[in-house]
Formats: sequence, structure tokens, C-alpha cells
Amino acid sequence: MSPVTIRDVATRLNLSITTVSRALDGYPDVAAATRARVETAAREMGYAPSHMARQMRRQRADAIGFVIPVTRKLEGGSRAFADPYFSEFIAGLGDEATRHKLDLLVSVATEEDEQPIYERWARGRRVDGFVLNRMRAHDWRARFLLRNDLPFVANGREVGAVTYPFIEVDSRSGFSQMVAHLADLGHRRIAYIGGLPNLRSQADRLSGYRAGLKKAGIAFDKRLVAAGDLTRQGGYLAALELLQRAPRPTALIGMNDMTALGAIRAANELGLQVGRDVAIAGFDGIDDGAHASPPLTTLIQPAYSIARQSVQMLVALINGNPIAERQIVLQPELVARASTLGPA
Amino acid sequence: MSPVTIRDVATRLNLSITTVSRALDGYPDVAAATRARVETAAREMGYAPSHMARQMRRQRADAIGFVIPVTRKLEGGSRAFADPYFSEFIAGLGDEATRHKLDLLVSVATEEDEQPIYERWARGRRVDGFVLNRMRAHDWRARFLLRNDLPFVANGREVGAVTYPFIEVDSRSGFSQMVAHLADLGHRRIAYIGGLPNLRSQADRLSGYRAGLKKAGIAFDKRLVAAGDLTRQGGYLAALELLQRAPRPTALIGMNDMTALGAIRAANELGLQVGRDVAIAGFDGIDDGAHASPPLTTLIQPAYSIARQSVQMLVALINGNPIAERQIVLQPELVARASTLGPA
DNA sequence: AGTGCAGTCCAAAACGTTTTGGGCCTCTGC
DNA sequence: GCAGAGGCCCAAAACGTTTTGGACTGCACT
Repeated sequence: MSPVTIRDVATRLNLSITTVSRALDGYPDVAAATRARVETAAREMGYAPSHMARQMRRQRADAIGFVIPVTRKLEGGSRAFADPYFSEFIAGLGDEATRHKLDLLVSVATEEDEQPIYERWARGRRVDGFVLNRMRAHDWRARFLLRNDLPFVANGREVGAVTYPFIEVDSRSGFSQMVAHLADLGHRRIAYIGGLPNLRSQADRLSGYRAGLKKAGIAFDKRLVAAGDLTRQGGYLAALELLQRAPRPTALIGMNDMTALGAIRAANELGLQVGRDVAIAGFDGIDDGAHASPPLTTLIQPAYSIARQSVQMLVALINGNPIAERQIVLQPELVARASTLGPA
Repeated sequence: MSPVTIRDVATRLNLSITTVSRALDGYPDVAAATRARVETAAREMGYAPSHMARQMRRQRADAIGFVIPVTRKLEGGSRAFADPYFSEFIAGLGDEATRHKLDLLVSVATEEDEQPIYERWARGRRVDGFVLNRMRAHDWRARFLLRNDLPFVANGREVGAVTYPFIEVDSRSGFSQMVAHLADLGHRRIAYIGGLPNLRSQADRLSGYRAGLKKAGIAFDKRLVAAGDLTRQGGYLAALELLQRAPRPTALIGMNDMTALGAIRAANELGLQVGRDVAIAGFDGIDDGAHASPPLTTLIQPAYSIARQSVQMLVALINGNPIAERQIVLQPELVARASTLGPA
């Protein structure tokens, strides 16, 4: 049962392939009766245009690409992208892509081995555009794509002024708010567990943290800053160390929720009751945070809708349509839960 | 900077496109000197064969498809695939796909709206093959793909004898083991929170549960069986109800880890200490389970390596190569953690 | 001098569409 | 009776490869 082509439909109906094509595409210069004949025949024969051929002719891949970032390899050579933030993000990309009849190509890569993937997709014109995530302070991907003039939408952005379109969550102001929240609760020794140093958002969040401290009249103490790697394990290790220092910090802010969840675990293991003995907060608003025990105070960034909006912008770029807002900055929403508010 | 084609390279070198093509593909009937000239020219000009054209000619999509299953829509129209099992699974698919120079097309869909996606990809020959997951007891996808003779590898299988290749985890024996584990610890009232009734694995796991009860000499009580939906929320609601019945079950087995994690939360909210007042166990071995409080007893199924193996089988199918084992059954590994072993 | 044979190269076909640029009717209005 | 205008349809080109089936050299061997 080899695939049925447009030619098969045409010869069966004694029509030209042109007419069949145009009938199915809804052009006005085909008689209503003919169109009906074509449509039923196509349905009966199970005809659907070959995507490859269509792409070839229209020079469109009808696909967008997304490389899922993963920070570290797990033992045994396996790599998981354990951060549920990206699950939600991908769900958004997928939904919006299908809405536009685009396909979504994904790949999973660490920062070291991502380059071949971008090159393969770009050079071979495998995709019409990219969605970029976890932007670094200096990011070769932006330059590479600009040079090959392939459209893309960044989630976050590099340092300095950039001209490309992006959607960003104002994590600086978010972290400042979070520090204010903790300071209002009486905390003075507020620690911060950061992430990979080359990430743009790492700089933003740290600076938001410092701004928040300043506003609250708390001196910055670099011994209260530890490095994680955006994973639960990284947060766990960093928190384990921070919580065993004297004097012990009374509050911990993780750069993202995974880090904070790791910190909660560390606190539990040390016999501290989170919310009462130590306050812990994160950033992202993943589902697991809401269901953790205790539920995690966090700054929600709407991954799903950011993803959808990114695809919308990307589609406009691809089609050369004007975009209302090329550079969007969203405010995260602080949700205070039991992990900072003490026992319920 | 429009993309450079093979013709550009050919005219620059005064060669035919045939020779350029064959030179780059490593055919033996091209002089070493010529090949060198072609290679440097191609590199200089930044030539890479157009994937679309190559696909067109070879009638290969060089891509495989995977539809991420999602059970329910979240409020606000958003759908997340919250189950980290699939994150790991996708990581495996992606890694193995790139190893074979294949692209991975993904989409996110509930059971109701998955059909158009399969049809689009199959009819338009958008992919060379599929990986299927969460097989239903009767699954139209298998029949659809067989009919359109598109290769696929199933993760799990339908009821009855099937001829297609699959990789399955023996969840029946797994659940039987799990009941034995709990019975050994002295539990007699062991409840089960199931999943969607049309899933093959639902039947398997329930039957494993019953087999385990029988072996332990415990009578099956259908009031101890509740229905979830494979999500944390589903597990939460089901557990909430089960744990408020009298007499209260002393142990809860969730059909998957997400269900069990929801159950843990329910127990916590009811003031029960998991591990001491009630034992809770799951199935999957996701990372979140290991990091939950208390850490979750579970049956580990190696999502990452199952995914990789699935792709390997699929590649063999696509290329018409023989496969050593077409139908693989793996044994899950029981890991007992604090959620059933009581306080550490 | 003819035959055979590697060693190189190439023209043309094919893959299945969409799009361009008409062509042929029939009907209308003079 | 004829120009003009729609209405409907189509042939052919193009998209950028890979593959098929030679073609053209020299060179060695009869």
C-alpha cells in the first residue's frame, strides 16, 4: 500500500494535477462540481499531499526547532531533563505549533554538544525558525542564527542591548520582591543559591537579590551566596553546606524551583522543619513546588503561555508579518506558600 | 545570504553536480584530487545538502515521531505533561535519534485529539516511524500504522497476541512483588489506586496486585481499589477518599509514581506520617520519587534506556534490518525506601 | 590494430508538489 | 457578428538532491 500521490488522483478523475492541487487548496478558479469530485476522490483514495514535496516546492520546512537544555549528564551515560519547567514549556510549544500546522523538532543537549544540532537544523534548512531558551550572557546561538538569517525568539536575552525579539521574565525585580517578602517576615540572614555563572538570568537574579537586601537595609554577605546548577541535586548540596554554617541562614532562596526543592530536602535531612526553622523559596512555579511538603513559595513564570507566545512571535517572523511587541518583559508573580509562611 | 546549493559548488569548480554529490558522499568513482577540491570548496562556501531535497529524492523523512501523552487539560486551556517519566523518555529518544542522524518530531496530545497528529505525520510521510507509548488494551494506533505500513515500536502492548515489536515492563509481576513487600511488612489492608481503565498496563497492574494478594493469603476487597488518572492530582483525590474510610487501609500502591506522590500529599494533609502511619508505594522510578519526603518506594522501569532501545529497534525496522529480539519484556526493580519502611 | 578494462566523469530522470502564464470555451453587450 | 470578459482548466517549470546508465579517456593485452 504505497502512498497515493496527487497524480493518482488526477488520472483517476481525468484531470490535471494542477486542477487537483488547486481544488484542494481552495483556489477560486475551479468549478464547484469539480472541486467536489476531487474532494471525494481524495478522501476515498486516502490522499494527503506529501509533506516533503510541498516543503521542497515552497522552500519551507513547516517546522520549528527547540533544543532542550540539560545541565549535567547522569551517571550511566543517561541524561534526563529533569526540570519540569521544560515539560510545560514544550507542551506550550507543541500546542501552539500544531495550531499553526507546524511541526516541532526537539533535541536534548548539554551546552557542550548543542552546536552540531543547531548547525544541522540551520544548514539543512530543517526548520524555519528556533526558540531559544536559557540564554547565556554571551550567546553564540543568537549570532549564529542572525548570520544565517534564520528567525528565532529568545526566552531571555544576552547582556547589553539586543535587537532580536525575546520574551523575558523580569527576574531581577522578582528576586528583589522575594527578598522583601522574607525581610517582612523578619528574616535577616537570607542566603541565595545560584546557578551556572554564564547564564544571563543568573546575573539578573543575583542582582535582584542584592537590590532586595539593600532596600531592606540588610548588608550583603558573600558567604551567604552558594552555587548550584539548576538541578535538585545542586540545590541539595549547596543547601546542605549553607545550613551547616554558623550562624545559620534563616532563609534560602533558590535560583529556580528545582534548586529550592533540593534545599528543602537538605533541610529535612538536617532535621529542620521548613517554614518554621528555615524559610525556603524558589523561582519558576512548577507543579512539583505546589505539591511539595511543605508547598514551596515561589515566583511564577508562566512557562506554558510564554512558550505559546514565543511560537506566535516566531510564526510572525517567519511569515514576515509585523509584530506588535518584539521585546516583551513579563513580571513574575510571587506566591507565598507554607515553605516561607511557617506551619499551616 | 541565501542558502548555497550543490549547483553553486558544481559551477564554481566546473564539475557536474553528480560528481560533487558523489564526491561528498564518498563514492569510489571520483579521483582523490577532485574529491579534495570539492570538499574544500564545499567547506568554504558553507554548503550543506538541503535536507528537504534529499528526503524528497530518497523518500525518507529521516525523522521519527513521538506523541507525548497527556491525560487531562489544565484549567486555562493549558496542558502540561507533568509526568517526569516522559521527560526521561524523551531524553532517551532524542539522544538515540541524534546518534542515528534522525530528527525527533514531538507533539503533545490527549487521547482524544491525538488522531489528527498521527494521520498528518503518517499520510504526509512526515516521519519514517513511530514510538508508541501508554498502549491501550485496544489501540487503534497499532492497526492504523500496520495498515499504512509504517514501522513502529510500542512501549507496552495491547491485549492478546500481537505481532508487532514492543518493549514492555512486566508490571504484573512488579505489582505482585510490591504486594509481597508490603505483606512482609505486616500490612493486610493494601489499597490500590489505578489509572485509566482502557490502558493495557492498568489491567496488568491490577491483576498483579490481585495475584500478590492471593499469594499473601489476603482476600481481595474491591472497596480498596480506587481510580486515579495517572496524575498527581488524581492520586491525591483518590488517596484522600481511601484514607478516610473505616477501616483505613494501612498501605497504598499507586499505579505510577505521580499517583503515589499525590497520595503522599493526601496522607500528609490528613496528619498521617507516611512510612509510619501508612505505607505508600508507586511505579516508575522517577527522580521526584527519590527526592520526595519521605522518599518513595517504587518499581523502577528504566525510561531512558527503554527509549534508546526503542529507537534502535525502530531504526532497524526502518532499514529493513533483522532484529535480534522483537518483543522484549523487562523486569522492574523494586526499591524499598522510607515511604514503606517507616521513619528512618 | 583491435579488444577489454579500469578510472573518471556526466546528462538526465526522478521524487511530488505548487505556481506561472497562458488557452479555450461561453456568455454578454454592442 | 464581434470584442471583451469571466469561468474553468492545463502544460511546464521549478524546488535541490540522488541515482541510473552510460560516455570518454588511457592503458594493457592479444
